[in-house]
Amino acid sequence: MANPRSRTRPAHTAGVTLQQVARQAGVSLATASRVLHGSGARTVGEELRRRVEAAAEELRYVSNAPAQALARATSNVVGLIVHDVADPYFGAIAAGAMRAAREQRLMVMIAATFREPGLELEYLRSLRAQRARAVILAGSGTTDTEATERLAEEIAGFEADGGRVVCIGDRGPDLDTVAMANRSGGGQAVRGLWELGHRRIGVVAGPSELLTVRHRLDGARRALRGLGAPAAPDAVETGDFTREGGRAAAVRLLRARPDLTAVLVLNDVMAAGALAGLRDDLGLAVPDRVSVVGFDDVPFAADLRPALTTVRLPLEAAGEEAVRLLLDPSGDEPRRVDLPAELVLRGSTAPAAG
Amino acid sequence: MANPRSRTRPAHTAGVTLQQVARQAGVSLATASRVLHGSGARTVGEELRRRVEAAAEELRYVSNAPAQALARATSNVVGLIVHDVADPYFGAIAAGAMRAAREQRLMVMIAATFREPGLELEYLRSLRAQRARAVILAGSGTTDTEATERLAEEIAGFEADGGRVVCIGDRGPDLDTVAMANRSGGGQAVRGLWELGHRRIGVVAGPSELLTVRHRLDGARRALRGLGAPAAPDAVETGDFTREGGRAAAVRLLRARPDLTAVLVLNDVMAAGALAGLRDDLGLAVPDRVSVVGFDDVPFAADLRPALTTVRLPLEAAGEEAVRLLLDPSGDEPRRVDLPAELVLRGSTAPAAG
DNA sequence: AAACGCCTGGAAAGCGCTTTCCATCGCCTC
DNA sequence: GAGGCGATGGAAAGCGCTTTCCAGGCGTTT
Repeated sequence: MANPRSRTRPAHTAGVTLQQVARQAGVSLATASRVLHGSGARTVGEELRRRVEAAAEELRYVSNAPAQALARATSNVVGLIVHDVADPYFGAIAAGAMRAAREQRLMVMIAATFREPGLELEYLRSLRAQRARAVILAGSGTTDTEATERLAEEIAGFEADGGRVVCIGDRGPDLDTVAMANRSGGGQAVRGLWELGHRRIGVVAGPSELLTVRHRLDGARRALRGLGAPAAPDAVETGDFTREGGRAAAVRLLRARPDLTAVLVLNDVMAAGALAGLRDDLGLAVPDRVSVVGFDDVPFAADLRPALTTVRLPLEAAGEEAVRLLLDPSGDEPRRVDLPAELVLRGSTAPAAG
Repeated sequence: MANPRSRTRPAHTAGVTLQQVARQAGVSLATASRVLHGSGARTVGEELRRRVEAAAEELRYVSNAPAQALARATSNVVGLIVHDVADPYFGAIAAGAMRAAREQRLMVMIAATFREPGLELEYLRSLRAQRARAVILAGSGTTDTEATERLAEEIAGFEADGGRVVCIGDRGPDLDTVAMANRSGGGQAVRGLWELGHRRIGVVAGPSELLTVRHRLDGARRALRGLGAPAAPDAVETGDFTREGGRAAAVRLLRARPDLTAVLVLNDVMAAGALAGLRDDLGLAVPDRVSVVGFDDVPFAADLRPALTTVRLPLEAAGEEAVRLLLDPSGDEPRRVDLPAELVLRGSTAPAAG
């Protein structure tokens, strides 16, 4: 029964249709539709309802989502665009988003740009073609104004088509956004180090065109200035948003500025690399010789040795909030959710020597 | 121009259709379709082709994928079902799959079961409703025969509808599968420890109903027997496939069997927990007092301290191969790709004392 | 008892696209 | 110069579903 004759059978041979279910139940197509996918706006008599359900069960009917999407002009698919699924930062956001999606019975279509800027645009367009009901832009915005503009255009098009867009992290004032406290986090990290007695604090940053990096750095600098840090030239090194990028940048930083007693790394993955670089390449003890603070508090941060002091961001919550925002039938006002950052002290920081 | 009047505008107001493009270009719908989405089977004259393209550009036409899916009875969507996107194991697989998907211009719809067994079935069904062209089952199979059977039924249905299914890890002999060398890996880990002089080797395993766990454990046991390990009762503790699960199980194991000099943890995430448990809860030095070997070689394994000796699995490659298999127009023969495991020695293992 | 409204069920018009037929047309072959 | 053929464009029939109308059948209301 229901024997799959051949694995290569042409696709169009397949699939039980609602029409068949209706026929088998002896009712009209309309009635079958109302029973099986009805929005509750119309009731169907007990007897017919039973018959339709029995027929569907017997024929092993599976509804055809594309057809429904076409007829209804709306789908239950949401898109999620990230830089890299393997990065724990995005993994956590995705996990939150998917948990919320499940509650709302949404399917999520995920796209990874692998940090290629052009791909974000391309995927947004594909998602638009898929008639996704909404999309979440989880990656950071950039300072590249041309790219930003083209993206804004595509977003406008998407919304004109009836879709919704929410950004995780600021991208523009008229977009729904879930913002994490990057500035505040940068500030907290600096103040935490300051309280431990550190006065010469360096920063390992990610690519400077990323808004996220900008904001974190900005928060750190502002705090430094506010505290009246010695007016030395900024000690900032930039690297890729990867472990190796962090390692190389940290090594460069401490070679150039051996006087530093602490470094703030603007991303945990980079911080893992920094820890390795300081230890293995430079032979500098953490935290005795130099304290290290990371950013994000990804799951493995606590397992590094020394355990990483870091700025915790509610990543999963951000993913969940984003989905919530998508469904929320907003008026014309763009929505905004602000999520806090919190410094978590662990073993990679210690009072400044002396 | 293309002014999004209101963010809440009903969806059906929206969208430029092919029909409109055709009209604007002064050609028939058929011609427009052939120009814009043609499979190359038919050629369209230079002049008309130009006009259609210009019209599409001018009207900012975006094709409607659900409508195409309906008309063509096939889509460019593939499903990917994982246990947990935030787990680096699945993160790596997903990254590989998405990279391959991008090359093939496929969109991937991802579903996370959060390790709830029933959800796998449910999502497979949803993916079937979406008329996904194929799905990748990335999570481990289980020994629960009833669940397995119901899944097999759903898979058969999916294939009868013209879809393809690829499993990562064995699920059944008649399914396309990408298999990683779990047994061999378990064996290699044990032999590695043996060569270091360890004779009393314990195992921290994940949930025993998971096939992956079974295979890894099986490989380890077989190696142990082959090497003529002392016929003591097996020292195996089981825990959740999480950091905390690994921590608790490792603590239990070493409390019950303080004579062990080495433990193989069947998953890196659990191994991170085990390292913490041995150090913080039991005060046992790794690797001096007890050596630890993990499994998977997820990215952070090398950053743990001591760096984790582990069995490396080509996770990304598995994801890529899975997608490749999906597209490969197989005959009726189920395909199979075998991927090797390799023991990577790092700091968490040392020669047995004495 | 006539008129009204409500509740159910069905017919049928799409939703946006692909693809199969036809119809042309210019060109080549014998 | 008639018959054929390949290349090109269009008409129209769906793909599987939702939803708007309509048509009856009842129970109420005056």
